[in-house]
Amino acid sequence: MNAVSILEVAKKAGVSIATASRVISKANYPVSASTRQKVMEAAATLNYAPNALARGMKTRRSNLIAVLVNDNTDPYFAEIMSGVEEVANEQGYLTIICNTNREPTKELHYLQTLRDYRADGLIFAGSGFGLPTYSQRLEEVIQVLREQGTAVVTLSQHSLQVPSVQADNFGGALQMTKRLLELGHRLIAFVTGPANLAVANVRLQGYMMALTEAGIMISPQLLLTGDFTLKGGEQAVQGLNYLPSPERPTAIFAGNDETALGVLSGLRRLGWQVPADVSVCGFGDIPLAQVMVPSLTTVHIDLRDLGRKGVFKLLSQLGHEEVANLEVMPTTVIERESTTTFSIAS
Amino acid sequence: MNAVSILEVAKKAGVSIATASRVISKANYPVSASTRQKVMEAAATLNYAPNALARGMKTRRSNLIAVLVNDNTDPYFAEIMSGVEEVANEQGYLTIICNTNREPTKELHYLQTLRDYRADGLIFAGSGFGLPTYSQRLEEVIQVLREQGTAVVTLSQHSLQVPSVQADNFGGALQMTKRLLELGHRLIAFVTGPANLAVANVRLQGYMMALTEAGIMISPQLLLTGDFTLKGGEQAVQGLNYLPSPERPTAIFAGNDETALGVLSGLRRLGWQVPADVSVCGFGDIPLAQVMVPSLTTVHIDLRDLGRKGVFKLLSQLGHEEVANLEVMPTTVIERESTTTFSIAS
DNA sequence: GCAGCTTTAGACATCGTTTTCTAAATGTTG
DNA sequence: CAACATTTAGAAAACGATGTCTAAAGCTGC
Repeated sequence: MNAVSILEVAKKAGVSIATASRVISKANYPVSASTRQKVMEAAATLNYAPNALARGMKTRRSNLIAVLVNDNTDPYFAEIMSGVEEVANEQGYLTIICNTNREPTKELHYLQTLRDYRADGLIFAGSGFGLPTYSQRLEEVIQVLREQGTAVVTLSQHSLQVPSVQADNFGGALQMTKRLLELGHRLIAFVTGPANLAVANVRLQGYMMALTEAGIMISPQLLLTGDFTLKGGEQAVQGLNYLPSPERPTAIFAGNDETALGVLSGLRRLGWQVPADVSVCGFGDIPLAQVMVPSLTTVHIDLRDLGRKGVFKLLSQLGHEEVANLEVMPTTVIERESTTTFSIAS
Repeated sequence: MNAVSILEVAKKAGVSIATASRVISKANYPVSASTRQKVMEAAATLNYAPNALARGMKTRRSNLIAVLVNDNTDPYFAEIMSGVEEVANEQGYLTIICNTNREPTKELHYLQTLRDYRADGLIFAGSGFGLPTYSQRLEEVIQVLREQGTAVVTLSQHSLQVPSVQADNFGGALQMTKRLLELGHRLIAFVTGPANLAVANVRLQGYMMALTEAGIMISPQLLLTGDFTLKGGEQAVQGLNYLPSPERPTAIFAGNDETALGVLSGLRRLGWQVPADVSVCGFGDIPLAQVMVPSLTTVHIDLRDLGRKGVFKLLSQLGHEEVANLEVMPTTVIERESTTTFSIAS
């Protein structure tokens, strides 16, 4: 039942535990080729597995990193996680998944546990909850963690003052909206996300900026409330039927892809054809976007790469390198079947 | 930079580290109310966080559990993972995610690392790769892990001889096929999964059993090869156009939901109407299934619950309880818009 | 008032590593 | 060949907890 320890390896090899440790841990310390060989063989025949807990205790490095997401089931986060896991694995780290479910208490509890485990790094994939009373508490805990030597990175707009790598949400929304304008659309609706979600608002900002730059008034009745879910998208468009025809949007820009899918399904129930009657686009470019019928025009974010970059930023911090406070990842507009030109004639 | 240890807490409280440990670890050992109070206060003012690595080393329990999946991005696994994370968190465990990407070497490497960390439990969410040379190697490693005290559970058909909780894939496929027969279909195609994937084959068995029970010959040209991906589903149906009309299937049963989505999109490109020209159904009931247009008839598996049950089974093993070798979770046919009756008249 | 319990606290060994410090063996130089 | 570097190996002290074993009090009861 009990695993073999380095002591037994040392005995079998006829050396001290010090030298055994030196060859096992690949320490930068000279060991003659012959003794090294003996230790390796002993370890192999005993099927030795070094105790990572003991090692971590001594080296003050757990080689554990955690990724905090709202919900690992959300393709957005799933994609990021897979990038995180990929490079964590390459670099010899284990990835711990923490679903916060948007519950401050669950998040705080996880942070406490991660502190107990002396996690080397934390990645906040989702944005904060925005509750001021809570975010102060969060701020404190993070402060303590960082003093303890834990590296922290956010992958989205966040109240935390820590290094961050973020997709260019503003720029993406700006570009997409400009493109819709180019296509001739003037009545462009936007489906928002949860009011307290920073990303959602930044995208909204980009949309509004494009309109103002083009000298177009932002019509409140074209600001549809969504919540970044499928259901939310479906419901958001239900009201459009009640608008008099000339006021109806000719394009709908959904704050994220899930919402866009909901919008598509909602419109179909309304009997509106996409893109014939109305163009639809999203934000995120989840894998499904390109296989939908019609396939979805959207803003592409390389989420896996975002996850990867996040881990690299963590590792840089752990290596005591100087690290840029904010790194922006470009986003690109991908045009598919769900959008088309609009001209008054049509 | 260095975290405070229990020694400093003990000093501050004016007690020995033994008593400090006893109140911190909530050990079952009498400590007077007044000293307990002193220790709690000292811990609070010092903002003490017990070192889980040190604790784990002593107690021989890491409170880490790992879930091994092919790809956390796959909604099937994502759902299971979320169930795992949920109860792991409730029960005071941290969840480590391991994407194997169907690479034996990556899986083996993870198992080695998990052994190093003295993980308390492992959950195999996906099925094995079926390579005999590899599965023997796997068998050995698992054997060692279990002897070491690590609990192991599989959530699918697997070559490993360990406790398992599984969805009733056979029964689900059987029921679904029977239902299609009830609806009047006689030419029912089945889109397979990867040949070496056990679940895929079990579902195929269920389909074939239903047909043989009904006295219907299984036509090889209605066995379409897929690979459990969207693209695979799209491609699988391309050949159907070349079949003479009377031999064309009136229903297509896809081995999983992703494939079904691919099938839907493939059929649309072919110009076939669903369900008017052909009924389509899947297996799994991923969240998307009900918002598709048409919404997808499928076999529902409560994957989150599968994950939850998996963890409970792990914990039972860790508590040295007797554990059933195989626990089967029922599946249910959910009828939505993508299937309808068929009669020769139509 | 004393033998014998029960309750509570402390000293110390221990878990399995890494790492510093010391020392032996070997190699180099004049 | 003496004197001194350079390699290589070992002894022992951490790291931060838990848990056993021992002992000091505080209570019984006779």
